[in-house]
Amino acid sequence: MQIPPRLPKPRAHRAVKLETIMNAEFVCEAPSSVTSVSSFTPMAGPGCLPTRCSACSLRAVCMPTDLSGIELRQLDSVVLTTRHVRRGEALFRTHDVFQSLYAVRTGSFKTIVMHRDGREQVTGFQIPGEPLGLDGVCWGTHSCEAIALEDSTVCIIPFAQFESLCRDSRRMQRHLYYLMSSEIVRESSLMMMLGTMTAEQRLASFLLDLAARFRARGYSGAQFNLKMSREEIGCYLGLKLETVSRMFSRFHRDGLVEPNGKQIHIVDAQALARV
Amino acid sequence: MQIPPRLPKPRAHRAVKLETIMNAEFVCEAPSSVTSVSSFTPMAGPGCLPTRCSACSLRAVCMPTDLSGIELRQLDSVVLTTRHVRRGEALFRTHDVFQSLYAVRTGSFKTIVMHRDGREQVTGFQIPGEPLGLDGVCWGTHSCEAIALEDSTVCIIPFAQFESLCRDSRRMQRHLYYLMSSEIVRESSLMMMLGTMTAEQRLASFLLDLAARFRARGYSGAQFNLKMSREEIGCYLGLKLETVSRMFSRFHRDGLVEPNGKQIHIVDAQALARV
DNA sequence: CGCCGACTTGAGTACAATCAATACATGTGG
DNA sequence: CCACATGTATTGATTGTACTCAAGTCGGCG
Repeated sequence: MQIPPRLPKPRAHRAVKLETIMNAEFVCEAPSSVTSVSSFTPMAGPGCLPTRCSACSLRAVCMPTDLSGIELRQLDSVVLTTRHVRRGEALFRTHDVFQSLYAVRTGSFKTIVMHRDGREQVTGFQIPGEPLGLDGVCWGTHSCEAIALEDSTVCIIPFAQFESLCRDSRRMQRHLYYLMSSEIVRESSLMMMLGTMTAEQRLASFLLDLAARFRARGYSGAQFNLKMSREEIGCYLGLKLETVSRMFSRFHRDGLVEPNGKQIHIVDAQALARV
Repeated sequence: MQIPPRLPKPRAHRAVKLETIMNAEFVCEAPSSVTSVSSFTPMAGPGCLPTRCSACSLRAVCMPTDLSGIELRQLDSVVLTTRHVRRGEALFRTHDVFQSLYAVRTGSFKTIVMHRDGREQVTGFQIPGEPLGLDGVCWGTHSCEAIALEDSTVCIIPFAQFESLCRDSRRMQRHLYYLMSSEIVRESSLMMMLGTMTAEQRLASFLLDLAARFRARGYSGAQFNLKMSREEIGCYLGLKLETVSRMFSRFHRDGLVEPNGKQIHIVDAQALARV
């Protein structure tokens, strides 16, 4: 196992972990040998978070691409605010009243469902541009909770207003259908994974899925760092953390992946897909 | 193991298996000791299938309860046709063009997602009043296939027309959101099951879920017959059919359930929930 | 009656879980 | 700056659950 390259410590107002250095806020300072892709900011500079969708570089990821000027202005008038969520804190919890949908702007989240006896299942990891909160529409309260994996920002989309926007705009309407249906399809393929795959196959398809999502955002799918722990990956894949770790070691031994802790380099994606 | 009571054989145009006799089409002929609940018909007599939602006794299950007269008439003008699907046949297949949503009217279905290598995962079983096809909204083609577990009927809800109805009616709109979100929540809890539960717990929660759904339709949740095979249950629960069978035997031995093949009698629901 | 498919049951096996020890990274306080 | 504490990750040894393979039963049907 190689030691990840040491980075110059940026001047910051509080203690900065290596993990934080890897964040996109500092990506311009990072040496070119390390491509940080698991955190993003839609605009160039740190702290610069426009609340207008019309000016957001992530719009193509989370909204329809063919919106008219009118629709964009309407959208701007609905999505007025963002919210910061610190690492480990909840954006919403189970049984919280559902009021808004959210779109991840920077950072990342996990969503978990809890059983009364304490067992928990991670149902997804969300990266920038991905929606959160669609589960709440059903009962008016959330049926899962969303926890930030790192200091993160979300756009708040008040559902009542978004709903009436959708009544005016067929494209927005379609998009909301699309988002919900995508979530249904995503969960189906997860069920397939949990129901039919071996530990090795689960981890492989997890890594390939993440890689594809990063690539879709214009980042390398071959190199990224995970914001979630082995245990969280395990909870997602229906495995124990030791098993996840063993599978990483196996992939390393077989030359498919170079894992340096949370820093992942996919060496042979084809072979990973064949597992 | 008791033998299920023999029923008088109804005159029918083709060979009728015991299973078919248990169907609701003949429920009026069945002795009162057997309550058949896993098949339904919304109206009293066989063959009598009104195409109008306004006259359908299942409306309360699959549509909002507070529709106005106007909305009901609009709904009637959209949901004009039903379709019969024979046991084992597909209502739609993966990659079929998505045109309609469906609501199960009589009989039952399973939905499955297939992996290229042949592995398949059952993602759900649908009984009367339950929707089918919500997965298709996302890509315009279906991402799973729906197979009839017995001779069945569905109401066809052409999506384009339903969509425009939803634009006129806020209640219908909300209901479509509700249906999609419910599916998301349902799948989340399935993921929890697949990810964290033992074989015994999975079968227990499967039986209790079915029971609850039957009860919600006004039927006994304690006694019903399964239309799916042990293998199909296994595909749903992420288990092999032998394991499903063993768990049924264990429940029988422990006095929780009396399984007579496909005929299920839940003896101790509390204990089943504690498993 | 005999065949066939669905189901049950048993014996042996394999994969992932558990238990346990150690290594490593991160953050704290001396 | 280093020693130490804490949480995270890796690795090994052992166990247990569910899978595989196989035999046998049951019920339906030609």
